[in-house]
Amino acid sequence: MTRVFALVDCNNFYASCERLFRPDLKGRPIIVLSNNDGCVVARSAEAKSLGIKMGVPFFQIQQLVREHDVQVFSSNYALYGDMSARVMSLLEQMAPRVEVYSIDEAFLDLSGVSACSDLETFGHQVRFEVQKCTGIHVCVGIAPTKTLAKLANHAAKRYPKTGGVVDLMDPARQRRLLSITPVDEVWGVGRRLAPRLNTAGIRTALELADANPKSVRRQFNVVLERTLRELNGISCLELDTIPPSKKQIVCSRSFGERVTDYDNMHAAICRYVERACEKLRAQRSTARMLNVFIRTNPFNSTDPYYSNSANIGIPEPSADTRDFIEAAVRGLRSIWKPGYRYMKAGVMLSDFYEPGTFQPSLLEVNVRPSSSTVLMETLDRINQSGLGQVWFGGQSRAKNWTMKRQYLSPSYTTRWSEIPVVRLESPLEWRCDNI
DNA sequence: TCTGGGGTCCTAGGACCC
DNA sequence: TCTGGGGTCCTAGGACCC
Repeated sequence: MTRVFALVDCNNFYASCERLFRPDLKGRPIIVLSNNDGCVVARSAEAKSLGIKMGVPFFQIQQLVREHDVQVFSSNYALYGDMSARVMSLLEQMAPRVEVYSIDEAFLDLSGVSACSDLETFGHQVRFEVQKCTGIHVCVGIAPTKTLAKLANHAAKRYPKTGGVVDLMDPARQRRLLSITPVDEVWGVGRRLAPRLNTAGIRTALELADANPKSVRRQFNVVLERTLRELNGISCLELDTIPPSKKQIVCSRSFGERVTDYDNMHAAICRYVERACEKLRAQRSTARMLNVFIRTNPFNSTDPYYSNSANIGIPEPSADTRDFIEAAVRGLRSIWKPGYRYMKAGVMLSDFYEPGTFQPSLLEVNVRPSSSTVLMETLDRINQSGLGQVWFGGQSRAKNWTMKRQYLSPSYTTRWSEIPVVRLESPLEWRCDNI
């Protein structure tokens, strides 16, 4: 049976989410910044055409922003996450199998679905439905492999006359598109591989597709060999409909202001441990290893650089925040050096076990009281209820380490107090305002 | 002055085992 | 003087993705 994959990708997702509730920003350039308002992570079409590049530090484009009255937003993940869930649930209604690949894109498996026999029409239906129900514009790429579906989606975005849908099931059409696609635009070819491929005389996606798979594996790696086969229409990457549980969980942040005293660092680390343990419990895992790291600014050549990390084992797999706070503090004390201006810190949990699968040694007594599970469940329930927050003492030692989010928009869809209000000014005229 | 956060997969090499 | 062959597990580092 021929495989059919569709890649549905939201256009300028974060910028579009911000504009959804601000119709007054229609046609104006919008950018969204990373945590701490550090880099540009999303741009509206208008901002792209001003030449604002993805990932550029915000401070480097201040003048451009002023000159063109670019609208700036801090990342509002509550908003983007909620809009994403709405888009994904629509896709799940339209296709039998869906892999949510990232916050703004999903692969659909359309193999053998008769309602999808006219694939291009189906693509347009998806676009129409998502736009009607959420206001978000998507593009659809359809092909016999995921890698080709990615390329089809790029083409749908790049060439307006496609109407936002490209059906790349036809091999001749595949080769035409591959021949005009630089190899570095292929999914799986990053900034390290691209120059090496160019040196080897492979400049276009078609040249990669036509290369010898064996020698590509020998000269590069097995991952690139798979990419090559995918470009030839041989599906090597399956659809993952159930997100696999994480094998490690990281929580780390850069600080809004440099951290120089121990109490602030201690508070930040405790907060990160709490977040990481919440994620751990959400996927019903337990962990046995914690890594804590601290680092100064590597870009700054005048301040002395220091970076260190510590691994601390937990005797028995646990999901109890208290165990990890204790371990993290022990680790932090062992690597903390006063006199530095710290920029970033974080914790990582690893070595996961499903509850009940860990084999303790013969002489070890199970010391974990069942009250631990109950306590953690209660904690999570309170914190998710929206009625208030409970946290551990460690993070209230100091408060001077939070993120910078100067341009944050309201949580329009997830907070009652920030819900947008529509005011009718006259029967035929309406305006959408935030409070 | 100001440069994000969170993941995955693969490979090579060392330690160790019989 | 002469010093094998085959395996596993772990870690660090490199590559990629959004």
